[in-house]
Amino acid sequence: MYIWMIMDNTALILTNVSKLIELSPDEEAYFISLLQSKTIKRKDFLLQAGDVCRYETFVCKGCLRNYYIDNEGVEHNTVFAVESWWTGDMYSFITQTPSRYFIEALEDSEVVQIGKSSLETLYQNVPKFERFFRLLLQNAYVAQEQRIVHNLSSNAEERYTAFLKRYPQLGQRIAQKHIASYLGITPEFLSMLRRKTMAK
Amino acid sequence: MYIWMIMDNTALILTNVSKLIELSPDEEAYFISLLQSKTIKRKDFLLQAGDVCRYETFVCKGCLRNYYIDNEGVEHNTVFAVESWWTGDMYSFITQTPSRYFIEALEDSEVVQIGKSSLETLYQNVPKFERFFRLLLQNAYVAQEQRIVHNLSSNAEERYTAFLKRYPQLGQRIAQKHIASYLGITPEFLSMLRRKTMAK
DNA sequence: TTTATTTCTTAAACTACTTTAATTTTTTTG
DNA sequence: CAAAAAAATTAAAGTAGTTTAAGAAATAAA
Repeated sequence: MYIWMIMDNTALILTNVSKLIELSPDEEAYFISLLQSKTIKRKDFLLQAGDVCRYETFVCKGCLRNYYIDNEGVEHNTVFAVESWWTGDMYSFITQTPSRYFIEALEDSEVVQIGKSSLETLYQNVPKFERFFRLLLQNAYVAQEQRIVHNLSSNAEERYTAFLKRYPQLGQRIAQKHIASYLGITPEFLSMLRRKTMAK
Repeated sequence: MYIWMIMDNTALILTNVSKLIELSPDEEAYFISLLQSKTIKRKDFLLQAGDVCRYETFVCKGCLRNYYIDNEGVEHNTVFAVESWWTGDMYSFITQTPSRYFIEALEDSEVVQIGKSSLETLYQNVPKFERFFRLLLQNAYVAQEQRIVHNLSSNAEERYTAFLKRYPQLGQRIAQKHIASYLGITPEFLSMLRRKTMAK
């Protein structure tokens, strides 16, 4: 049973990687050998502000949120991650400096992780992975850019609709207060928007 | 005279590059040989939506803005670039797909550019430049992340103050309507904020 | 240097969103 | 399964930011 779960998770990450680069069976095996599995219970943290982000993390099962706490002590969700998404604090990971973010499991979750030094080794032995992680960074960059752009030109209702359209899975799965925080509005206002759009 | 201008601009870009990677005189010369100089008059475009971004561009003199036009036909400034800053549409450049952005000179400007294929050649001959451009991407990513985070937790006045603090040069140099667009507010409201903060 | 054009300012009326607070519903825990 | 805790809803009053419109100031063009 335990073995089966591990198999599942590695199959999942290999499928994900193979969307961007092609690997031989040997390379796959080598990559897998560098990964560490981890389970995180709901409300536990994968990362806390002040800690250095030591892993890039692939979510096999569950759901997590990245957030930071502003000067007034208010939490702001920056991004969510569910099955087959990567998470972490890329800047903290790359520079190995303390993060300003928290990553909290919203559900009991299973992840696989690759540490900084394992990744460096991987780059040297299978240079294709340089490309893979550069592509991850590029994709993250473009997603951020689109978010900034969309935030500049849309009101809360449009942003909520776009969120549901882009992440249909998340609408049902994540507490509304977390979605509101991600959208930059209050839960009360989101509730009102929902009632309004339901009526239509 | 012409020669002198070229010398100036290449010295500027080499200083910039050497902040992130160290180059031998030979490597410097080779890098310079791949660059193309260009002058752009005020109100002219370095890039237009629909075009593929064929160059990474380093600004030697002048000032440019990146913007996009939303569905209602409204322009939104996404970023500015002045002396020693890089500009372009990174995603369009990397994927060689059409851009959704315009890059317009706000002043008569001088830039140096490196084309996609020259950059690939450069990567092969001087791999250090892979690192350089990865760092550029990372820095751009982090800047975007901070902007998203800041936008979530600050009102217009705080965003304006932070903008002036972070880019003191730009406050005087760029039309207020462009700063307002970057901040996501109307020029009228920015004008009101300025009067309010001047009074203090 | 004058004219034309663009940008900035001001102010009043308006709208999107927040705040506060009370109530209901859902989820979690013992 | 009951009690406790957390999340969602509703509504009223308040505030941050927009819209519209007109005049003043600055900049560009002739």
